Amino acid sequence: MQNNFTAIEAYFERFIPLSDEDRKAIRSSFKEVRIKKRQFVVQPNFVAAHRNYVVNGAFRSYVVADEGQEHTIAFAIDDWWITDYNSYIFQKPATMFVVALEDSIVMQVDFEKEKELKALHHRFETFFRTIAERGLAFYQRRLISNLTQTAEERYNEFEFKYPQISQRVPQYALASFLGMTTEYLSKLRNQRTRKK
Amino acid sequence: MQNNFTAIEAYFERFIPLSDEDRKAIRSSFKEVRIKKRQFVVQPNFVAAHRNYVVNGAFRSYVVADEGQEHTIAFAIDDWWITDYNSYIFQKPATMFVVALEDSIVMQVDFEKEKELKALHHRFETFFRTIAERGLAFYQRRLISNLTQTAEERYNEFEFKYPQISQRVPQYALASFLGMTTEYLSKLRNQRTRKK
DNA sequence: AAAGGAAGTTGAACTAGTTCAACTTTTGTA
DNA sequence: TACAAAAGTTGAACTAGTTCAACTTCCTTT
Repeated sequence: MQNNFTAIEAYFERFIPLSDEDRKAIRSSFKEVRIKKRQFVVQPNFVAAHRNYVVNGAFRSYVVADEGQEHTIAFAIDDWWITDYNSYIFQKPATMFVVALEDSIVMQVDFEKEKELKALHHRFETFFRTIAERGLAFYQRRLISNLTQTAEERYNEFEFKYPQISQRVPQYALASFLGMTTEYLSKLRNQRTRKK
Repeated sequence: MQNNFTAIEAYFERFIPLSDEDRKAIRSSFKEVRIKKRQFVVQPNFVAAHRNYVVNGAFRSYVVADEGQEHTIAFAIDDWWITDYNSYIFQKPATMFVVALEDSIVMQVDFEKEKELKALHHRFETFFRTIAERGLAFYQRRLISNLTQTAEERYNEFEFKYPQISQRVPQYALASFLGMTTEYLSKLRNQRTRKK
């Protein structure tokens, strides 16, 4: 309702000013959807239909490797975006699952509506350019920490940077996000609490 | 000269149409620069001044970890872009080196000129949005292969996808791009040639 | 054309992180 | 409120990939 559009409009306003007309365009492009825990918003082999802004709740995206292990690619909690970008941007079948970890409220825009927004006004193009650039920088940093750090360092960094997320997501999801097994993360955690 | 602007204009035209006026804007925003082998275009602690389009030649970007090991983040050969995006986009000090692996010709745009281009015309904003989105999708795929594959699988995939690059870059750079030691890559290579 | 350094190779010893298996705790649902 | 399933823990055996060291080959520079 009103409230949830306020949240996404505030998000847009971090990067671009919004006229009344712009707000109207946003309200007609995005729709509010309630997603139950364990419900999927993206599934492999289907084109990712939406870009999802999480008003509140929590999601994770993951891929399933040949031998069946899950690898978490991203988390998204309040005020973050999530989708399978490779699928959404190119409108090709997804390779990821995106699932709700809690009952959540998201604002969804689909590819066509987004395209219309971008075409409608230079400012909207600027907005999507900005979030894409920030996403790119984010993934580049993430790759660096995967290449340069040990499992323990990655865990410590994550705890330090995202304490809210660390509390809120299941441990198996966090382990696979950090590129280690659940068993190993469990050992790291318990080593550490003992040291204190 | 003429030729090198033709290359970058052709690149723009993959994504947006260009008017004569647009071409003029590109010509006044980008400058052609010759970079000698081993010369740096980005260095840690300095803000990455440019986004570089490689007309011909080869570059790599890398970070140096605490213990001094180098980790290659990206390669760029003919018709690719390279910079430290986190530094360039946010105009913050770089953490990466970007160095020429061969004598190269690049077209450089700086942050302010790029900003003017984006402001000048909706189409330019669309262009930069498009390449940022593609970069994002690219890094997301790269992260997936780092999380899900073994060293050997990453090597095989790289050889298959980028045979030109594999031939052209030194082995220590490739090894660190793929997240393994030079020694291990050497062993993988020689195991394989023996099998044939 | 020679020399010195950088890049690549090989093998042996090692280790960070995995796998497997058995167990305990927590969570969801009837 | 109870019980089955999912999540997390712990230890022991293992392995993919690293480290170290000694050697060879290939480039640069003079």
